[in-house]
Amino acid sequence: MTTTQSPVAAVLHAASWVESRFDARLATVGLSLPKLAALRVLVNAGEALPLGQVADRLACVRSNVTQLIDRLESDGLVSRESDPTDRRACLASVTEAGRHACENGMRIYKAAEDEVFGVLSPEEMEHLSRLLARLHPRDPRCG
Amino acid sequence: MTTTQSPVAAVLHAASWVESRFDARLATVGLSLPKLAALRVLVNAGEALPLGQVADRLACVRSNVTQLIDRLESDGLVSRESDPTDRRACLASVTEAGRHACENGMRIYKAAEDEVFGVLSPEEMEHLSRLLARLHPRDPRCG
DNA sequence: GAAGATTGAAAAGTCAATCTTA
DNA sequence: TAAGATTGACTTTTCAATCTTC
Repeated sequence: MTTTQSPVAAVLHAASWVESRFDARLATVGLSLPKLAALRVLVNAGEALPLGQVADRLACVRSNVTQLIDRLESDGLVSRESDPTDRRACLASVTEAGRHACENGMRIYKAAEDEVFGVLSPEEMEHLSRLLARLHPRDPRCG
Repeated sequence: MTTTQSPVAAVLHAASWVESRFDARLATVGLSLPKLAALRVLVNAGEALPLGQVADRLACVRSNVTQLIDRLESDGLVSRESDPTDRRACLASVTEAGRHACENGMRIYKAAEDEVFGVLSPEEMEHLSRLLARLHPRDPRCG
């Protein structure tokens, strides 16, 4: 007995399922995976970052970050500050509400991880991650 | 030695890589994965289909198909016909250009599959598909 | 009323062009 | 001229509301 679906469909369907489960849970506190990822970058940095830095760490394009930070700013989770050392740049800074949202978000994230990946043993999860990692070139940000 | 990335990131990054590779190749003939998927549905059906049918077979929402067919129609690959049996409905019909685009697209698709999944043996690919399938409920369309 | 399709608004991403500053 | 950020246009997706027809 073999798998009917193509490996492409397997990867794409799994990802869209994972994304939808995480986003559905995060939506209950007004977050999404991209918003949480951006908040994590800023909280982990421990200081306000220029948007270009955020784009690099999220591995996405600058214009995307501009709009993501726009949305986080209207949510009151991030604020833009002017960079005293470079008048072209602006710094994204997490607000107190943003820090709380990030903590809540991470709790929900871990619960979702248990829900979605709980069906696999740690060994299977490890194996899965290794197989997936071989599909694409190594991300220079992680190692 | 263990994997540094979370399984969530592993799945999401792999999918976004796969998607970008396929889309980059398909873009050379003016296609994308969603466009090719819609063309395949219509070609495989062997007849014009109401948009709701297309939405069901693509496992997406109706409004999405409306716009996807809009884009395919401006590309000249699909045309809307009126349904003689139901004046609410409209039928999506592949044009001759659409049929050719679908053939070209499928050749490119298979080449991309070789490129992206060629790094895995058939057994590894099978194993990967099985692990991924266990993450989400079985799709009723496929079985 | 329920079913087909569409429309409008939104999130998320890309690219190309622009504007300001370095 | 380069670099930082933004803007505008586009694709893909969703949801809620609407309109026509069954």
